Amino acid sequence: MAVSPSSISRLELTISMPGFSPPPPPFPSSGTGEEEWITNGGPPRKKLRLSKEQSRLLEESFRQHHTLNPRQKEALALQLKLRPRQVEVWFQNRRARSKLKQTEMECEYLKRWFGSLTEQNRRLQREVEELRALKVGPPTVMSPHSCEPLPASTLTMCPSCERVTTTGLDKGSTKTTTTAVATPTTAATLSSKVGTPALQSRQSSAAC
DNA sequence: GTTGGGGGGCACTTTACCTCA
DNA sequence: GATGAGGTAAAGTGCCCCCCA
Repeated sequence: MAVSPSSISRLELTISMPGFSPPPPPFPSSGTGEEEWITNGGPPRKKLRLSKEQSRLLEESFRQHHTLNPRQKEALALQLKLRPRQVEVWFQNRRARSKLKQTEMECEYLKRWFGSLTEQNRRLQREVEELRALKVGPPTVMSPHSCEPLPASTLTMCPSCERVTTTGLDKGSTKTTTTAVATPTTAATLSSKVGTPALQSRQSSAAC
C-alpha cells in the first residue's frame, strides 16, 4: 500500500466542523495552522486529517516502537497537539496496515511458489509418463555406489520433507538422495524477513 | 487459588472524504 | 460541472487477554 501523491495531498487539508466546537478536551490547532477546526455553515464534518508534519512524526515514532506506553502516548500527543486517543488510534491503524502489507507479501510469495510447484509437478508427470512408456519390467533405481539396480524395497520417502531415502546400503548406512522437490529458496528469504510461522516450519522440515 | 475490574491490543466495521472515470 | 464507484484513513465497537487488588 504505497502512499500515492494524491493521498499525501489529502494530509494537507484542513479540518472543518461547522457548528461544532472541538471535542473535549479542547482540540488545539497545530503549530502549522493546518489542523484548524473551522466552521463554514455547511453540514457537520468531524473527520480529522493529519498534517504532513504530524504524519511524519507519527511515522518516525512508529519506526522506533510499534506500541506506546501511556507516558509515550501522552508525550507524543502533546508534541503533535492531538488527543492521546487520536495517537492511540493512529498506532492501532498503522499496525493494522503493516500487518496487511505483510500478509499481501506472503500471499504474493505463496502464489509464486504454487506456480513453480505446479510447473514442477507437470514436469514430473511427464517424466513418469515417459518412464512408463519405456517400461519393460519392474521399476529399478540404480545404486550410486555400484551402478547396480537397487531393489525397490530399499526405497522410502520421508513423509515430511518428501526426500527419497535409500536404506540398507553399505552395511546399514542411510544415504539420502534429494529428489527434484522444489527448494523454497525464496521462502527462506521471505520468512527470515517476515517471520512467518508456517514458512519457518516448512524450513525446519526441510532440514529433515 | 479465585474473582472482578481496568487497561490495552486486535479484528471488524462505520464514516467521512478524496480521486477518478 | 455533477455524479457515482472505489479507495483510504480516522474513529467506533466488541471481544479477548493480562495484570492486579
